[in-house]
Amino acid sequence: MDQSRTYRNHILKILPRGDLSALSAYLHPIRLPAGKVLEQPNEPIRQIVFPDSGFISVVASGKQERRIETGFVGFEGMTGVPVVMGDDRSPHETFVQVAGAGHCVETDDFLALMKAQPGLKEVFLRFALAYMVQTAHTALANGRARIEERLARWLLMAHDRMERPELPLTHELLSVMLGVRRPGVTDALHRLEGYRTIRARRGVITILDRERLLEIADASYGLPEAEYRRLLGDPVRGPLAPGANGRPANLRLAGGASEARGLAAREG
Amino acid sequence: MDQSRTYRNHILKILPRGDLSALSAYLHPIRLPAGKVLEQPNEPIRQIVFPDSGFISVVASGKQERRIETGFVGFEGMTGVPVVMGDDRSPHETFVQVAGAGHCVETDDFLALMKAQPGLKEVFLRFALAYMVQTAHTALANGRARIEERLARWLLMAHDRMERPELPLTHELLSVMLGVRRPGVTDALHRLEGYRTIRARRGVITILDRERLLEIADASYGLPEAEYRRLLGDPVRGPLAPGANGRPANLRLAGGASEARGLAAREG
DNA sequence: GCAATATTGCACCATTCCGTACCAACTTTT
DNA sequence: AAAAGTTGGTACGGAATGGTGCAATATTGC
Repeated sequence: MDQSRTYRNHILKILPRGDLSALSAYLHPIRLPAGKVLEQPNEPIRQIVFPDSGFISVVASGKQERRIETGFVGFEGMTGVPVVMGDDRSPHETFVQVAGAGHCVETDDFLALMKAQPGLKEVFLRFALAYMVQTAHTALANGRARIEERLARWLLMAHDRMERPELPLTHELLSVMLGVRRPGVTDALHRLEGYRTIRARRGVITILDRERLLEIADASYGLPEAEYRRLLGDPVRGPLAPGANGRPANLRLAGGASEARGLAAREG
Repeated sequence: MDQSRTYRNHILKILPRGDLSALSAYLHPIRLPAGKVLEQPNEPIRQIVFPDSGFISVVASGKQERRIETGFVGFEGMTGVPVVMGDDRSPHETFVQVAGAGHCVETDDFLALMKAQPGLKEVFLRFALAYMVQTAHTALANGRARIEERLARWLLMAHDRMERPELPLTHELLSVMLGVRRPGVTDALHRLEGYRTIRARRGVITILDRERLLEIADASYGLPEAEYRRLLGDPVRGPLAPGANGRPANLRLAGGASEARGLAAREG
């Protein structure tokens, strides 16, 4: 009921009232400009971030130029999973991919809170598990799907986390996330554009036909999303910032994914 | 001191004395014949397994024939990570890849124990984190490394978990784990054999030159292993079964990996 | 408006990998 | 000893991807 303490981040939303009020005393708003680095490899994680908008990539690197995305976090998730699990750092880099905003809490406060309110840790661990499933599915897609399919998956995941169908992305960026050649992305985007599923303009990709994208992404998309819902519920966006109408703006993770539905249904 | 309560599984080894004695009352020995399924996709996890020998694969599947390995567990680890994190099932399949033995505990007992002895959960969560890093690195290798490199990585991971350099593996099996064609594995194995790094005979691959394999696997191998050591210490094997001499049989995860050492050293 | 920069389009060739098929060699069963 | 099953070797064309370089176009900063 206290409007100032409702958050758009879905993890914060589903926290039990008491746990949330304990946490929210330590939460402060944070801007998430594109490119902002939230966690450096092998350096202490200073803060835990709960995005409200935009999204964040986690990237693993072998040698210098062998980077690839292994995690994808938006308003449905949080950063700092290693802290939840008892570590203070990660070998991966975490940075803002598409600008947004959110709330964050200092690591020390976060640890103290988890100790005082065990319900918090329970929810965070459930997210960590959903996140693991996502990473495992990325391993599957990287190993078995062609660029076009992986690209469709990535665009769907981005779409899930954006209010609007316009995604501010360059081919170069996508090529790093997918771990492929930049011209490979250009070609694949042209093909997707040929199918009328997207519209690509300099620096902006617009989703035109999500259903068709789901078909193209095939089994690469959906399973982690269904697992997330099973573990943490449907991530329904709250009202947009003042100025937008009051309807929820994004129900996609919740219901738009027919493929994901199918996977979820399988569980019986 | 109590010989009957020392285990070869490294997680059990590093448990604080009190936690281990609480747990060991509920641990029973389990045989792990090749092919035994320990966890079915989306079905309740009945037991948590701590292998002493052999190793276990976790496999994610998209559609039917789109399977790929996303997790690899031997004497250094445990199965049932989702249970540690508050779930009762997983979308992945878990089965014995190379036969061995270990100890297991019923899921209900396991949950009760974690509640009663919080120190247990701490250690298990640290393992879960190391396991996540492994999966993320698999995503990296799948996306960016060629078959030969990925195969070298896989053989090293298997070697780490075996007492002997002979690995009972078929090309077919490897092709499923790596998510590639079977003849692709055959070719890559021939090349590795040409470099004198392995010797392949029907159903058995023998590691001849681990150092050279490390060079071939390059940055695909080592980072998760270094993270494991940071989180859980050096997994030194205990004495072999009666009949072997008393020396530790396998120090590889601990020290043989020069590449891994390098990665570990980087952390300062 | 102009220059500098970022982004995209494209082309070339080499390599890797896939899908498939078929047979040989070995092992197990009968 | 023969049959059946498993495992491995090899070959073929075609598709996908990588590495690279460069030009064309849009955007940004001045």
